Amino acid sequence: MTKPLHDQEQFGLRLGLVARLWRAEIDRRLATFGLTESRWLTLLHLSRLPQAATQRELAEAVGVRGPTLVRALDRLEAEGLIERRTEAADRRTKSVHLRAEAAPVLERIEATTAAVRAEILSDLSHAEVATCLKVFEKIADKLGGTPRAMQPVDKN
Amino acid sequence: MTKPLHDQEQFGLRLGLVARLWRAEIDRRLATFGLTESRWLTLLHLSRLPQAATQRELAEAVGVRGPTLVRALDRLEAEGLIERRTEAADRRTKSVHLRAEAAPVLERIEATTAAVRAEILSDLSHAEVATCLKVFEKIADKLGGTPRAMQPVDKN
DNA sequence: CGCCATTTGATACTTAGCTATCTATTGATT
DNA sequence: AATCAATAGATAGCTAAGTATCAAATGGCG
Repeated sequence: MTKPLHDQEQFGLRLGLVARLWRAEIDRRLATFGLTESRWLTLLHLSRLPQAATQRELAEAVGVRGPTLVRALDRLEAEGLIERRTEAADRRTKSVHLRAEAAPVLERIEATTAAVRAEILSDLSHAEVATCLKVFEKIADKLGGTPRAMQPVDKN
Repeated sequence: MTKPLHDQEQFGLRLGLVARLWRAEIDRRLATFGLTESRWLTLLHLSRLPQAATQRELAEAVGVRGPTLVRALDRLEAEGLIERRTEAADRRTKSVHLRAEAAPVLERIEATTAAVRAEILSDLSHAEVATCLKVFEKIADKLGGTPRAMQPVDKN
């Protein structure tokens, strides 16, 4: 063996590696704020969603499955940053709300993610960024992972 | 709030999502072969490296830290697909070797990763793929994740 | 009305990544 | 030669993803 990987062959590998590096960089910077790990992602998406979003909607926006979100919310609720409310209309659902305490944390998250983005993307042309985003979109479509705009996905 | 995410803002989020989808797709297809989770990545890299690669070299190639590789190798060794040998030259190092049993497994891994790649990249132009790869490279450089060429990292 | 499929969120368990730390070995410096 | 810093791999403990499963609530249909 030992044949060198040709370009396309590296695509998946590189994609995974770069994604891990990116996330690790943000985590590293936010870790100094007590804001450990990826709860920042949940908060960020929550702040973008219309108020009274349900857990289901939030999970879909973040791009994770139910149980993953449940645990993130457990932590955020314990830290007093969010609260879950049972709505009278449908007692199965719980709407998730940012508490006032989350505001400064969110500011910090926005500043940090923006800073990382600015630093990393500064080397790239607008065209390069646009191409990558288009490619991400196409791949996500193909793999059934389009987070917004629920098309009826026929799985099988 | 509720302002829509503008393009660049989505970059990091999309990157993470697409990477997870890609990996999940391969995992899903390989899971039916008893070959669970990401041990396939380790095997694949091992097959590309010169014989008698050490764990350190393998970890670097795969893009993970030592402990992560240790566990993957533990599983692969228990399954009889690889073996670790202590070399006489330096008794700290262990060279990792593919066993004969790994050959059909590797074939399956190569076929599956190639199939996923072909399906997903079929929609993309050669130029798009090339641009993405170039971007991945630049980002990895910036984040210090260049797999080879260990720079001294000053942590603090 | 009463039963059953669907939906929502929660729980248990598994895998995989990380950092921090440990042990054994090596090799340089005194 | 003895000591001490550096290196290779292993271990422990954390966080976060996933699937499978459960319980409660809802809503349609006989």
